[in-house]
Amino acid sequence: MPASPPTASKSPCPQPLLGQKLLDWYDRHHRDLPWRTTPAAHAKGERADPYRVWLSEIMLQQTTVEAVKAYFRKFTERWPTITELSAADPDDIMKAWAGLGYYSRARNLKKCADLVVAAHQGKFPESEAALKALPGIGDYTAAAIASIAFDIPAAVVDGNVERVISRVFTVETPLPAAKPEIRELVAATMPEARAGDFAQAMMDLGATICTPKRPVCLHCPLRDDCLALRQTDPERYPLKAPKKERPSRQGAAFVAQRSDGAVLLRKRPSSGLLAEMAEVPTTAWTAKQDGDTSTNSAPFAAAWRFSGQVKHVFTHFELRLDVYHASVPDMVIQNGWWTPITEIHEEALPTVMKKAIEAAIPSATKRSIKQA
DNA sequence: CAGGCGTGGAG
DNA sequence: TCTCCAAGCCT
Repeated sequence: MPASPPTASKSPCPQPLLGQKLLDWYDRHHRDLPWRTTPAAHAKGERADPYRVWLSEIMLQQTTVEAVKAYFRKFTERWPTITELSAADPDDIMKAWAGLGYYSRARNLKKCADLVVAAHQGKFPESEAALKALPGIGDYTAAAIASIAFDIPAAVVDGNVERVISRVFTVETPLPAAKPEIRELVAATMPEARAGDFAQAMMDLGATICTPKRPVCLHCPLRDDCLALRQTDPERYPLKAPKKERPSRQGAAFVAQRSDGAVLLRKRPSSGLLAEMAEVPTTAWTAKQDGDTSTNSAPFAAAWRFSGQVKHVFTHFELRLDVYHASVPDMVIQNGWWTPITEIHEEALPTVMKKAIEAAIPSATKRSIKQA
């Protein structure tokens, strides 16, 4: 009699059994999230609203579930359908997105909504390829919408899936080079039915059990199949290419305040960092270049007084801003506008700018103080 | 295809 | 304080 099946060899043909185990786990342990419909509802033939799936997936790109929840509620209450979103003022969309980061997502959101309304009669196209052709929708998001909204079998690969798969199959190739290999393994693991539930099950498993640090392998539905666990060190996976160090930049920000308290703002250029967002005047710092930290580059001469220093970390560099404040007379400003201090929180201000204003005018950006 | 592109929370 | 990172996309 031949010996039992080969042990820890890396199977070139993963068992679809894994997929079923994962679905069984998902039926009992899925997270309830505002943009989701339940497995039970799917079993009755109900699907999630593609608009809500799309909106949530865009917001969730490189962003935590907790951070997204409030924004998702705000957007769906204000713009319940893609038609209404398409009809919105782009500046209102930027204001509503302010604080969530990666602002090209918000600009593409509007472009995508316009395209779906104009070219697709307000309905999202029901294929991966057609979805991927839309602005802001890449490999991951196209597969996610296709599977979750339309139940199309698509290999959904995000950071969670990369982690789960690389552990279960001990993928030794470092990311991002391992992506194609991981995609193949996902495709081979996918069950034939319940594409959307499977995708969300993989992501839930990665988010709650197969976490980056201290995974809870004892509760994992795949613990008997996981090669990394068998090797005793799941945290070793996924292997990643070494990261580069983050450079440091500096500049100055100028908070000008009129006698009635209004603050001078202007709009950033339409491309590059924080494109089309609002800002207080600053020196010309960029991701690659420092700006002046003195008052030499102030927007106009005034009694600028140093308010303090603000530190902010972007993905690819960190910024230290010297913040100056001045009380100034009424004046007309080109390329800018005055915003009452009580309405400052409604502007499309990125977090770094809120920090700068806060340094110059304590409590200015705190919504709760405004009626005082 | 490597680099540009935000933010806030966890450890 | 510092490091890592969370459901990536675009050029």
